[in-house]
Parts: sequence; C-alpha cells; structure tokens
Amino acid sequence: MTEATDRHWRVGELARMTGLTVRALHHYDEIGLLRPQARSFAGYRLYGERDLRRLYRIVALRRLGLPLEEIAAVLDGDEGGLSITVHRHLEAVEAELAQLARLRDRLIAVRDVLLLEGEPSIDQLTTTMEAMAMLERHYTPDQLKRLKARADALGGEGMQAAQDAWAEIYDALRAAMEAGTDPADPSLEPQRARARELIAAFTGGEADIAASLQRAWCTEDPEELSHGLVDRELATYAGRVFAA
Amino acid sequence: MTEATDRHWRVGELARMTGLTVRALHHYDEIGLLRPQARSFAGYRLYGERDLRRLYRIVALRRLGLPLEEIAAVLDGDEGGLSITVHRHLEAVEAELAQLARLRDRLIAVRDVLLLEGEPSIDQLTTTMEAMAMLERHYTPDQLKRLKARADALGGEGMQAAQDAWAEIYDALRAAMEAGTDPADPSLEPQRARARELIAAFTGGEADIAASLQRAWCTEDPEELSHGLVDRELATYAGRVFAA
DNA sequence: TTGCTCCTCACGTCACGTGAGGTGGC
DNA sequence: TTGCTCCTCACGTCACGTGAGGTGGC
Repeated sequence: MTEATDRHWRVGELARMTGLTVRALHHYDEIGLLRPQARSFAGYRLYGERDLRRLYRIVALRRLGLPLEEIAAVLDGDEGGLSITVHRHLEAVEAELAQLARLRDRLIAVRDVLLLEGEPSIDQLTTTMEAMAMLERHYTPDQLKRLKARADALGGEGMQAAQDAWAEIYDALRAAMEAGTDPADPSLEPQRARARELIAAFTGGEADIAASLQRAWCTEDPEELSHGLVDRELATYAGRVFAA
Repeated sequence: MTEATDRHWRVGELARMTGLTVRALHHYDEIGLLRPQARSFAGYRLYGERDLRRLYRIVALRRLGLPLEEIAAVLDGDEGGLSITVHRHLEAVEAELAQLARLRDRLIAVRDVLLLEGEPSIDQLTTTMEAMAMLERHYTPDQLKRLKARADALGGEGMQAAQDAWAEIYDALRAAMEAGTDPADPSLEPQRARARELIAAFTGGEADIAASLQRAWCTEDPEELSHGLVDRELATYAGRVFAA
C-alpha cells in the first residue's frame, strides 16, 4: 500500500471552488483554522484532500453564522458537540432578531412622527424618543404592539380628542382640589366616569395592559408621564378621586 | 446683557447623566463629534449647556442605531436632513432583519435535522446545507415557508413514503427506458398518474411553486437534485414520459 | 519575455473596553 | 495626606478588504 501523493490545490483554485476569497484563506491559515498540508518550493500553499474536506465543513458552519473560533472548536472536537453549539447559536440569533425588531419598531415610530410633523427639529425627536423609552420601560413588546394597533385604529384626531378629554378632566379636578373638595365627593362622578371610559378605551379591557399602566403611574414621575399636564400633588388627588 | 459663564459639567457627570461611559465621551471628543466647550487649567474637559444639548441629541440618534458619522452629518446639517437619514436607515435595518430571519430559518432547519439524526457527522450537515442552498436558489423565502408547512403536516414518515414512491417510479421508468419503451406508451400510465399525484401533493396545487420546481429541474443537474436517484439520461426520459 | 498566480507585510474597519501609568482638586 | 476624578497613550475586538512591493511558474 503506497500512500499516493494525491491531488492538491493552490489557494486560488480553492477560493474558486468554495466562493471564498484568497485573503479569507490566508486568514484561516494565519489563525490556524485551515493550514495547508504543504508548501511548494516557492512557498505556494498546497492544500490536500483532507484540507478540502475541512474547508467544506468550515464553509457550511460559516453559513450558519458561527464565529471562526467556534468552528475550530467544533471541527477539532473540543466543545460539547455540534447540536449544543447550534442550539446556543440559534438562541443568540433569536435574541438578536428580537432586538433588531425593536429597533425597527422605534424607527417606524420615528418615521411616522416625521411624516406627521414635516421636518421637525431634532429636539422634538429627542422628546419623542424619551416618551418611547418610557413606554418601553413599562410595556412588553407584545403589549406595545396591541397599543399601537388601537392607536392606529383611533387615528390622529382620535388621539387628540382623548388628550383633550384628559385635559378637561384634570382642569376640573384641579379646581376641585383647590376648593378643598373631598376626593370621594359625588359631585366628581362625571370626571370619574369619563376617566373610566378613557382608560377602558386605552387598555381595550386587557388586564395586563391595565396593570402596566397602573405600575407606570406608581413608579414614574407624573409630571414626566403626562408631559407637564399633571403635577405630583394633582396626581395624588386624582388617584384618590378615581379610587372612590 | 452679560454672558454669564454658566454651568458646566465634567466628563464623569455627563456620563452619569446620559448613561454613557467616560470612554465613549473621550471617543466622541477624539472624532470631533462632541468637543467640550473648554478645558480646565489641569486639562479636565468642561462641557457647557450647548454641549449637553448636543449630547442628548447624539444619544437619541444613537438609540436609532445610526453610525456616529451619520449622526455628525445630521447634527451639523450636512446630509439631506433627518427624515431621509431615518428612511434610509430603516430600509437597511429591514434588509438586515430579513437576512437574519433567513439565517434563523437555516439554523432551525439544521437543528431539526440534528434532533432527528441524533449527533450526526458534520458531513451530513454539509449535505443538508447544500440541499438547503439548492432550495434557497429556486424558491423564495415565502415559498419555502409554505413548503415547510406542508412538510411538517406530512411528518417524517410521510416524507419517507414519498421518497419511496419516487424510487419505485424511477425504477419502473429505468426498466422501461432500457427496454426501449416509447415514452408515450400507455403501459406507463400508472407511473404518470402516481407522479402527478406526488407533484400535486408537493406543490399543494400552487402554481408559483410548480413553476419554481420546473425551473429547478431545468437548470440544476438532476443527479444532484435527486441525490443520486436520477441521472441525466433517466431525467430526460422521465421528462418525456410525464409530458406525454 | 509577458501575464498570471502567488507571496508577505501592514493598515483600516466601528465604537468603544480595558488596562497602564501618572497627575490635579473642592 | 488620602481618595476620587481626571488625563493620555495604546492595544484589542472580528473577519477579512485593500493596496504595496516583490517573486516564482506550466
């Protein structure tokens, strides 16, 4: 049994065969991921059949987005084996995907604001983004999707109408507060009823969104949350009114 | 009107206010994105109110995933304005998202193969991935989704049954071909009927998938496509039989 | 001899993280 | 005087792309 000095390939041939660049193969050589079997007298890299097979495996694993270091580990049999690596990587990719989807949603929201406002100052953008950050702190992506759907259904004028309604309610409540009215007083029933209505419209009757809303008002500064409409004192008073 | 030498902040304070790191602020200084208004005698960076405002804008734009260079362009009023930048960036993010989704689908497919086969050799993986690459060449992501749904409904045994059925058909056709039977011969009707059935099950009666399948058999090497079941000669003969 | 393929440096990428080693400050 | 904050280098990241400048080969 003589070991035939079998076929070999130069770096350019290998590149053409696999769709990689020559530079990539140099790189794999440098980091020890794929060392050619031999060198020609002139220093040319000469790859053998084993190298070729290894390279096809490398390319396959690269198409899965694995980093070169992990590819080396899988091929050299360190690491917990292929399935574990693929599993872990899949989870990482799904996390990245979720994050990128959130970024896209932010961009869409900003684009929509830009469409509405024409070309606004960057400071309007900053304000918008702070509002969005607050939303993201209190609602899950899924909840935000549902809120967005309801907001779209309502339309711009509908949103404005709700804003105005809240402003009216708080105007009335501030007057009552300054007059020293008991928060439980029956005369405030119209405001209570209207607020219940508006909240129901906002939450869509969904309990988890109602809970998140509640949490937001408990933990966040009311002045920030309402964009200056409601200060801390009024918020406390209103809380008592609505609870009555 | 005296210009008051108003408030200023040191780098650490700014970092705490914005959630950035000191190093990041150093970096923004280095690349000229945010130069502090002044330096103290000892060389400390002293940021003024203008700097602070600019920094908040930078942070807002960073949250949209914009590269620092584009942020600088937007803030300095080069570039076509905010909306154009956001628009373009949104498109890039959506492209990236689509690509990442494809990667995830590949990973899921590989994971499923791994679950079925236990811990297979990497070469099985290579084969699987080549098959997937071939699929991706001929079917759109949407078509692949539909094919996947049908395959899942069929289950592993169902797929095997279909494979076996094709093997039977091609065995019969090979025999016929070697016996010199006319491709239009009525005696081949059972094979014709069975093949029509199998193809209908595969395409689910959807015309676009049928077209893609057709294209695949026209352009791809049949031996590769069928994983060795059908050579070029038999494929030509079978084509005539099915067309009859 | 002319192309063609190959070779080895070596810098650049993007937005910082992470030390090392040293100095001013309410 | 002791911490604390600040300073300036300067290397590392990940997988190569892109020259520069030079040499062997069926």
